[in-house]
Amino acid sequence: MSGNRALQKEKTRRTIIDAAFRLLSQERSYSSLSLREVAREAGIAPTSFYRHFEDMDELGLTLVDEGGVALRQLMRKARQRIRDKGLVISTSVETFMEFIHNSPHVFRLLLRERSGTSLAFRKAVSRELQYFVVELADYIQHTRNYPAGAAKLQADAMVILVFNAGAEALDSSLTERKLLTEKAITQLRFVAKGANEIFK
Amino acid sequence: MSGNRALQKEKTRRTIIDAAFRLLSQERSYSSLSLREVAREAGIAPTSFYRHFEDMDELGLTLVDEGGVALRQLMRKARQRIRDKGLVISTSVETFMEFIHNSPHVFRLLLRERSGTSLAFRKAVSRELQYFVVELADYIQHTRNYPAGAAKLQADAMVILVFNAGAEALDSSLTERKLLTEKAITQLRFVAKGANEIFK
DNA sequence: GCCTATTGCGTACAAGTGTACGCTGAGTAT
DNA sequence: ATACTCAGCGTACACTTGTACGCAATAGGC
Repeated sequence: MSGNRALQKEKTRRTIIDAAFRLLSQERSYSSLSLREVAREAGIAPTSFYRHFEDMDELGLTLVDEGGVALRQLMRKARQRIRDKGLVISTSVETFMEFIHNSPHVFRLLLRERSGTSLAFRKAVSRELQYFVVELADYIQHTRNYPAGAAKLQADAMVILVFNAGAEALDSSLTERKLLTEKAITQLRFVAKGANEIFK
Repeated sequence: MSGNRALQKEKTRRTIIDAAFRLLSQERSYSSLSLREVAREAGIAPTSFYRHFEDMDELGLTLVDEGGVALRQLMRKARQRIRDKGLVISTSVETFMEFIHNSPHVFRLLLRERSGTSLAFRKAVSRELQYFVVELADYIQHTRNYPAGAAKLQADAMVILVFNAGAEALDSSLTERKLLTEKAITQLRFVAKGANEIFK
């Protein structure tokens, strides 16, 4: 069969990635994971790990990338919903909150590595966030006719506020999350309105 | 002499705390520090550590507390400056950026532990940030006659934005920091203006 | 059908970890 | 002067860690 070998390899690779994600939680950060621990959880020998990743760092970057993919999918979903029923701000925030609820470990990884010890990780996360900022800035610039700089500033503030609300929502119950969503929406309205006043 | 003994103990305690701060950096987070490492840096035997702290956790919380004290001093300084020359927003942001420049390790500790693995740490940092939010909300509420809720929301957004700008400033040069300061100031103005429009 | 490449395993080792335990010497109270 | 307290040390132990190395089995190319 064509690449039965490669196919099995890919499968094991996934097993490792999934194991790592499974180990991430409120009380376990990526940097606190050991290679042996991941191998154990994945059900392979420690030394087999090296057949798939050079390093724990390489695995980590892969996880961040996967997180990025999930985020971009989210973005697409949000655009879709906005097209369907308008309400840019509240739809965006709600979609984001949904994502955090569904994949808390992915979000937590991004959140932590954004201020982590590895420059490569920080850059990777920052790059993912920039996708949001740029896309949002574009949207603002074209629908509202803003100067590019002001649109970027506004988009940047919005992404930070939403991301932060997400961080708080991680630890909280459903009703608290609802409140945090409202809070973020209002704060984004402040920003939108204020930018509008100043750059009109 | 009265408490020569206790005095020496306090001195060693400080040595440990300082050693821990010294070990924190871009590439070393608190959770990656080992007890033995801190002891080594402090120039004491590993087991002597226990004469002063139960745990690395206990030391960590002490560091966070010290960070909090530094932050509150900063807040006082900012109030002072505002009394002297007005310009609430820009003065606040600039004072904050100064702090980050002068004690990057303190700020980095707070930044990281805010999303860290220990609930106690997260709560400790969050509590420190709340001081800012409450104080700022109070100020807004009384000088602008806002409803309490709106003032809190606004203050919250502002603190997040400034804190975030600080995080970005950690990695960057002096000229970049200047730009980030400008950015944060503009973003705070968005929030202030927007809140004003909406809650007028 | 044979040869080679490659995935996965087990063993092994040096290094680092947290912490229990008992000793010493000096400060302190009596 | 004597007895007590306690900060600091050294030793010791049981673990965990990353990774080097060689072997077994199996897939794929010839």
